[in-house]
Amino acid sequence: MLITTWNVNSLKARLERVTAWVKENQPDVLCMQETKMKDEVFPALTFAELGYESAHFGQGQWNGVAIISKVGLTDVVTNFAASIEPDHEARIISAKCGDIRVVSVYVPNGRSLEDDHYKYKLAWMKKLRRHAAAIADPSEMLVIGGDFNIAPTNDDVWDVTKFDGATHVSEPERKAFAELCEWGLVDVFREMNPEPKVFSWWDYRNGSFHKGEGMRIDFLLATKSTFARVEDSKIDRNARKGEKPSDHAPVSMRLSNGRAK
DNA sequence: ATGGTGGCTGGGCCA
Repeated sequence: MLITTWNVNSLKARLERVTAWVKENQPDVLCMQETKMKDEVFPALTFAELGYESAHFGQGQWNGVAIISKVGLTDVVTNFAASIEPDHEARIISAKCGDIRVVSVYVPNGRSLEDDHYKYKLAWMKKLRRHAAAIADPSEMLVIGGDFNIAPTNDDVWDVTKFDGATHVSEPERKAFAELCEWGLVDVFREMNPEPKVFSWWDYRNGSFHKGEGMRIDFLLATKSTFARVEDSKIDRNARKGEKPSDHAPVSMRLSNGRAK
């Protein structure tokens, strides 16, 4: 079973690249972020023709998250769980795909340490932990895939000195990320791949991709019972090459077939 | 170079 998360940076602009990648890689579940479209124009039929059910939570020109699945898609929750104050933006959607609960998240960017958006980001991370607790127990099968806009360690940034006083690497953000993980989640790619300076995002500007100037800010966070089934985890940097790429690469994990339950 | 690129749009914001 292959599960992937990918910030597509506009599904309208990226539809050809996304469908080509899906055909080639055949993920069982794909979490998408930044679809940047309303629900009415989400290309559910295009994915259905490829064998996928889909669920989308969009708002229009910004944000927007989706899950597509070949292994079933039920129990869809748009926004945070009902017990949590809802977000005013379309940044989180959850569903049950096969025997795994899947969450697709687009964590707020934060903009700058002084910006209200940064406070919003930190509060959002706390709500995400509550959301996880609301929909699953840490002993259950759960994966949160998405663009977290946080680089957990300096190994996840090409040059941390370039980020002095910037978002994505600040201590409060890293603490919020660590606290989410402490609920009972592991950063699957990092657990499987200890080497530093492997990235999932590169700025479009300055030839950053060519120069290897990126960050690892997209994650699949899995509960221990889910991680126990992980065979490998990869970032497909080839998807960042060529015509009209997203600025993010897909992050995947392959699971062994589930135990009888 | 206080810039750059790309996607929303239809001027300027957001990332």
